[in-house]
Amino acid sequence: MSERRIRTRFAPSPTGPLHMGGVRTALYSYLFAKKHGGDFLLRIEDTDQNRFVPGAEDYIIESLQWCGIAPNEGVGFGNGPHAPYRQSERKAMYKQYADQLVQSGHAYLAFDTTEEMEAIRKNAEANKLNFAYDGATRMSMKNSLSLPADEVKGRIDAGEPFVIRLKVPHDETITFTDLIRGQVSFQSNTVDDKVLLKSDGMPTYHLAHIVDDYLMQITHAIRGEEWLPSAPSHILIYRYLGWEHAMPQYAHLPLLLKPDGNGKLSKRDGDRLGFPVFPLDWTDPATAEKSSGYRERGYYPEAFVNMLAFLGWNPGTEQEIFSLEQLCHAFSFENIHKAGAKFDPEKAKWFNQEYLRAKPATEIAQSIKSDIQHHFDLQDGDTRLSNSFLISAVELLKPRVQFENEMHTVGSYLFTAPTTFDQSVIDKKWKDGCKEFFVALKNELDQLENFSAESTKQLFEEVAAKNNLKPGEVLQLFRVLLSGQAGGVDLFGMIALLGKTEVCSRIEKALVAIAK
RNA sequence: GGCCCGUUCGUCUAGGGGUUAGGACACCAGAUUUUCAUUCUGGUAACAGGGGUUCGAUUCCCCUACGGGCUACCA
Repeated sequence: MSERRIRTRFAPSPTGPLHMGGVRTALYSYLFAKKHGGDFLLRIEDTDQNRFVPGAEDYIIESLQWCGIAPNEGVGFGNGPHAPYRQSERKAMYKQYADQLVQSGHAYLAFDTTEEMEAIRKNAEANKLNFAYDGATRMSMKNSLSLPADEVKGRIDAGEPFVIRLKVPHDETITFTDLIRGQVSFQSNTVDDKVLLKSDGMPTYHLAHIVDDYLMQITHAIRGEEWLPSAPSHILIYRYLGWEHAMPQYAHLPLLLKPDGNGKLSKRDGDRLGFPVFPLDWTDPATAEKSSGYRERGYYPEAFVNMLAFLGWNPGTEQEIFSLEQLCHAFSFENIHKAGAKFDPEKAKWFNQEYLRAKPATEIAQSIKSDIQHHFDLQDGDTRLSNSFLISAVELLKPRVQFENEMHTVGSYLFTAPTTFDQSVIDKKWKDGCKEFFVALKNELDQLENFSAESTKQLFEEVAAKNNLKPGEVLQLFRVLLSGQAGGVDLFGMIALLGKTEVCSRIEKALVAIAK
């Protein structure tokens, strides 16, 4: 057992876009497998035909790809030795195990209809009670334990639908060791008789994931904390199937919580607070409702993954920026925090900013090129699309943004002359002599041979002195004339970037526009 | 209600029987940038409460409170 090759899996159900909490689960599974040179696989748990959403499976696959945590086996990633990896295609496999449990006396057939169950639950609720199909109630229900054998046979022969339920034992303590929480115990009398096989012949999650994990030789089952209450049922199923020796070790991850208030992070919170909850954009095929994703918001996948890794885990050092490769080495279950983590969108942005800072300007220039071209409607060959122009622009803008896609808005004045001018600055700073100063400055700039940030700055100071102005008195006005805005990138860096012709032209036009 | 899990600055967290309880985000202040941003420096800010155990508990145990999850023929 200790010699087993480490194998983890991510097993989402295709019921909609993958939540970032799901991505984190996938990430941890990936990291753990890679750390130990093992396998990471993707299994699609589509046993609920009613909740199937078209496109969700592709969305999951694309999300994992974008994050750089591609499984080496599974749906969309090439068939391994355990294909198929879609549970709906494995339907025939599950029944025999359910039957085996019935045969060995650890499961039974239940004929109670959905309507009957609803009525019972409703009735219990009306009396402020909670109905559970368990050891205390099963003999008063319609099943192969409570009904005479011939009636059971009759119902089966008549083709009456039934489910198969796990027969949970009386007065046993079910204990297992969770990789994150240590030893966890449950009293079997509080565990209900879970449905293993539905009346349509499909297994429930409880049976299906166990059969598949066993068959696929999964060694570590990593999932959200919401599964902890059903873990005792799962332990029992392994035991009764005779697979306890090969049972994977379970790790129940703390949940991702809302940034404000309480509760699980949900799609609504993203809408309400203005941050993505999903890795990629998603349009609900039924309602056409759109949800935004980290990718489209402008996050680097590396930053997204790094941020996600730190939601509930830490390396035990003070380093926070980790490549995926580094995460693989550093990851361990011991460093997973037990409590749920409130998601902080501000910190998420900070991670992206760190990656932006670290990325070479040449690469960013390449990646924003088409964005710039379309946004400003530039022709091919426009100097503003040249590498040198773009790289300089990126260097000027880099400290001012958290995302590449903010550059064209934050730095719009680098690409197009302003048409409006910050009036408050003009009102505050403009005085007699300013017009003469800017006209003179323009003329001098026009004559300048070596047009650089240094030379223009020097010239600016000289002309100001000649006009009996302190540089500080006209600097911000100068900025407004050139960019329209009160603040912005390094002024003389911007001047050098724009070039003599453009700068002179902007001064002229601005003086006309502000009618001074 | 029942069951299970949890609880260190506003947030993510480190730590661990004796510490000035550390870092990051956010926030505030100062410096630098004759602007803003960046950068740098500094600062505010936390062991839920009560009982034990102990020479000593934030750290171990118990109780309470609070938070979260589950309580479907959904996963």
